Amino acid sequence: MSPFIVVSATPHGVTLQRVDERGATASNIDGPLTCSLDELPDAVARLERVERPRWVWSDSARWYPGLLAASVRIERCVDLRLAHTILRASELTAASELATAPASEWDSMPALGNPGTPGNPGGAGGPGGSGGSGNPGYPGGAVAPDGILDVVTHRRTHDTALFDDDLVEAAPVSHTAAGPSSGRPRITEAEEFRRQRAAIAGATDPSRIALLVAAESAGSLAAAEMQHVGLPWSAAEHDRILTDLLGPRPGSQAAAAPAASHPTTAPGTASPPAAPRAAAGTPAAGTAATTATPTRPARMAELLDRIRAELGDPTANPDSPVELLKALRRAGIDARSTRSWELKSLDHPAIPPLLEYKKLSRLLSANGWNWLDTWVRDGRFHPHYIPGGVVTGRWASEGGGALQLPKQVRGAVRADPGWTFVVADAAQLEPRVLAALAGDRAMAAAGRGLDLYDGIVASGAVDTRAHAKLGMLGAMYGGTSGESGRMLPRLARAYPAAIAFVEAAARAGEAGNRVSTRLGRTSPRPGDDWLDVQDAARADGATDAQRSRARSAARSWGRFTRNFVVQGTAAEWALCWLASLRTRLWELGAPTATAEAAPLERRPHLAFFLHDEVVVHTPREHAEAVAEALRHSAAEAGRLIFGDAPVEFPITVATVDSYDKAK
DNA sequence: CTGCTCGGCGCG
DNA sequence: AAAGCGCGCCGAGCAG
Repeated sequence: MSPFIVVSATPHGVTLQRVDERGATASNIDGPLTCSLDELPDAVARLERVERPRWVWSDSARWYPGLLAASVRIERCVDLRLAHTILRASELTAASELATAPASEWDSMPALGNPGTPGNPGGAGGPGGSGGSGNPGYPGGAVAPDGILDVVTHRRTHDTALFDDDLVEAAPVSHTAAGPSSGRPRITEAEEFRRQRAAIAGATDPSRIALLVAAESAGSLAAAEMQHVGLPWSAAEHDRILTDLLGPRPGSQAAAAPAASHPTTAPGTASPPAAPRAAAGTPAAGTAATTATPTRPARMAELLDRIRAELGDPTANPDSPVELLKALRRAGIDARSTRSWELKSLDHPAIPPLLEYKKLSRLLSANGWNWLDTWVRDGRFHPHYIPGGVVTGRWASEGGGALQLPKQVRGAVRADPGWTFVVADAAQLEPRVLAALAGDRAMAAAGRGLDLYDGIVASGAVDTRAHAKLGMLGAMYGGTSGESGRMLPRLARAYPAAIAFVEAAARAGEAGNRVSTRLGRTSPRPGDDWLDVQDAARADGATDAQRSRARSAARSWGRFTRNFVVQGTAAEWALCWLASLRTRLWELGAPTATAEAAPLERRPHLAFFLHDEVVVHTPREHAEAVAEALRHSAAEAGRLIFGDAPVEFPITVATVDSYDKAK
């Protein structure tokens, strides 16, 4: 078995210590190696080549980016921070020393803030505040003793920027007086690892939780690699899309003349060709010099004129929901809110241009030229993923809205010349996961084909695909009203096991109990507020209002736990898919006898991940092999999590040159 | 000026 | 064609 090597920072560099699978340094194991931070990439690369160890470290998000920057890729790791969170909360390891010990600094380690906002080498970060501000509670404490500060300042003078200074600040200091500042006990990496292994070994179902921890760790590597490599992004194409929909960029030479005087001025002059991104380096806010009236892109200004004309209100302001609502009311439009889907049902000539305006406004503010300037550099968008960032185990993201890329702009995601994208999507992942979780043979049978919802229709349970989808979503989310609620009884008759499964999860949540995913991620306990509300409703003399509030809160928590088991297990499937794929892609690009080993970005690699969908960027000649790898990985994920359960997890695969062509 | 909530909307 | 889950981000508007 390949060894585990614990990586830990010291005031003077890094210690690498081999340990066995129980986290112990047995007598037949060599003593620790030490090296400086600068030497770390070489040391890791060498050990990776000869031993292929599992690297045990506090946090991939802290250690791995520096290695990747030095072109060092590793195969496996244990992300102690992520594993700690899982093991501490899991019902499967509830009796372990790890879970029963008082909170340590591992419980207050924040997910790392954005390490180096993409496209801003000067530091300072992008919008939304760069995360790095103070990381209290990280092992070692926020306050570093003098010796450490020396190291830090020393490094800053000839900064190679491979590693964040936090690594050094986080060095264990427990043996050098000056204790941590958080007041929580500091547990070394080696000791934490030992406790985690013991927790897993003693778990109710060790193989499940072990798989979860392994998959979570593999995911942390994939996340760092994807951030490092980035998603190929054509600024020119993005600009084309924006100009096409909005008109020329305001403030650019092309748009300056007509837009400057007054926003209501008609665009007049024939629009010149799109302005190149001339001032790409200047901060986006630079255009804000004209603060009096916002300079809207031509197309939006036009729509604004029409909206005001139709409302008979020259001051109507669609940018402010409050003001807009008042303006609509004044014009005799009975709107309850300014939400688009509500406005859609209203019959008034001002509504169509208003809906169009809101659409464009959203595009401009969320993914317009400012976004392009901020997040895209050198033809790549570098999303910062946060593995485990969602309670259910899904990834979150920070900066640039990586997981919300609107379809409108996906055309800007373009493969390099000679390369292509292989985009894959798990088909109806969540209902399939539910079928497997519940062991619902009938639903499994309905999912035998490529489309589960069609299968449900074919079984005669409901009449249309739309109804099947609506009904299943309602069942998994806890919807009760409308079309989806009406479908539920039929689904319950056709698929009693599946529906009973989510109902049981809902009832557990309503009672304040926790639920767990297939691999053992356990939902959080309800908060004190929730418990107080329930207590109040049970007390003597509780009012109807109190009881009603408690019931409502209970149902709400039940919807959460109901969804938790499905969404969380789907996230586990996706994580296993990703992990398996990552390995297969690497092997795919492995050097032949004659070829030199290529770095990550020269091989087929993961470029984007979106809950149940992946984008692989690959040289064209490997596209077919990548598609195969995607399918094999999906099958493997199903086997890993559900064994021989007769549930299939088909994926759709498309080979395309731009992301908008998939699906 | 910063920091916060909220309405609204993008994604799965 | 809108109830029910999970997110992040934007601008407006308010409080400090």
